[in-house]
Amino acid sequence: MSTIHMEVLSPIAKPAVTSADRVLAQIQRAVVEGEIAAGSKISEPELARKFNISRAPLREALARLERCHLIERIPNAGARVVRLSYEGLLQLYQIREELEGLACRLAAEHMAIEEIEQLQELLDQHLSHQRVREGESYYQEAGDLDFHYRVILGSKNPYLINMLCDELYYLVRMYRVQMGMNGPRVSRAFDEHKAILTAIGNRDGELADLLMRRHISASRKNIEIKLAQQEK
Amino acid sequence: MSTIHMEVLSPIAKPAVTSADRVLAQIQRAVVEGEIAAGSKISEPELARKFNISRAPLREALARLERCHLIERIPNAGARVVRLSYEGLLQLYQIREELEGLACRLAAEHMAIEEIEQLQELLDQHLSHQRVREGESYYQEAGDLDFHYRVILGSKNPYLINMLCDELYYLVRMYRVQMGMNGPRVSRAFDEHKAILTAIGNRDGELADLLMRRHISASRKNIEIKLAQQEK
DNA sequence: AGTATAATTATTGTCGACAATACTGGAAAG
DNA sequence: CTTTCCAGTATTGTCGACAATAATTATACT
Repeated sequence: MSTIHMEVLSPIAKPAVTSADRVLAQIQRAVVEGEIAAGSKISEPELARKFNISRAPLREALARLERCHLIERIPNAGARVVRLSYEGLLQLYQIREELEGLACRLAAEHMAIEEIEQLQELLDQHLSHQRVREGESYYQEAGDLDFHYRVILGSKNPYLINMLCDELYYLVRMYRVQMGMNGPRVSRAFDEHKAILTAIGNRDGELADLLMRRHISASRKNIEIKLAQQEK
Repeated sequence: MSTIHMEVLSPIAKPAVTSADRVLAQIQRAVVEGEIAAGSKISEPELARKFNISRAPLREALARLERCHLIERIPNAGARVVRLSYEGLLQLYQIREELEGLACRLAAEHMAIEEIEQLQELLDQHLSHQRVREGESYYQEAGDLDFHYRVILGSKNPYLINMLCDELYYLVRMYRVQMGMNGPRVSRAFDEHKAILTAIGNRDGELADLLMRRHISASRKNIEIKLAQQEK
């Protein structure tokens, strides 16, 4: 339950040894959840006071926030939380489609049998959760992320893992939380996840790749519809 | 001549307004060219003295070097220049294949006619250079990068542009320079570039995508061969 | 009154010093 | 002689203050 929660919020366990790490995690959460509004300016002195640290570790944290596209910095002018748009979300999903397709193919090649079995257990577990708590979107959301994270980690490609988990997924979560991107697809997602996992289990990288692309593509097309609605 | 040089070293013009920017560019070059050896430790006080700046902007620069995978930092322990390996290069090219394929498809959709014409001129120009200075690998190298950069920029997807140009390509260049990845393919590359550009000009995104993937895949297979040779 | 310019204020970028942590060498114990 | 522990050294993380740049307000001029 809360294990799922924590795991999803930080897929790769980083012990947060430095104070910049701690503050980073807090600001990251605040930005993703919309506590610090999208598009709002970030004041270094203000945040430094708020978290009881100096500006040095804060700036370190801001640098990493920029890295995962949560804020934008302009030299000598300051940092702003990114603005969300259907266009931006679409551009994000275009990349996800390619990279997660690749990740899935590599996962089919490189995942250990134990990892696959654990992922299978996780899906069963999520399914029961979903049955019991029908309509509660948080578990579905967390479950979806958890599945994707594990597949990505299964690729064993460190660049790919870094790009997806550390650079893109915080923004994906920000979009989901703030634009309510948990549409009618959630029920279908489980079946698609199962199919993908089966392909991985069969070591059929090509099929796993295709299914993952289709899985993400379906979400992307939802976004395109909303974008079209907005433009007219 | 030197215009090509500069353009390739920094595809997106960033005016380097702050001292961290200047130092970043210098260290980036030094690492890519191997002036600071791969795998060597980075001493903050030493580099700070060397460039006549304080440690604050230096650390800012180091953070960005980590972002483009040129150095690795361990909390409380320090930073090291990355080590190069055929395995790492392969993982890099797996990602390039997907992302640049996508970029190429998007470029076919979004590039302005003027941009396509300019790119055509660039290819012609490079071809004549190649004929005159046969065997001089620098122009070929620069020309190749220049082509890829322009296609990526043509995608008009800011996340994609950032990931490829700012996060991956410095490392790609580092591999090319230090492992001499300018094999017998250089002569073929021009023809492949021309074919890709033709597809873009015809607004045939699907074909452009395929050709770009094949273009990069060919390089990747060269690496796989070297990796296999090394392992036996 | 509106606009352009100048002074003021606030914010960011940079610096030097201190605290906390990790590395190094040597002494003591097995 | 090897291993473990400890002290000393060096490096990284953090802090508060200063300098440089940008934003804001006030002022003067058309």
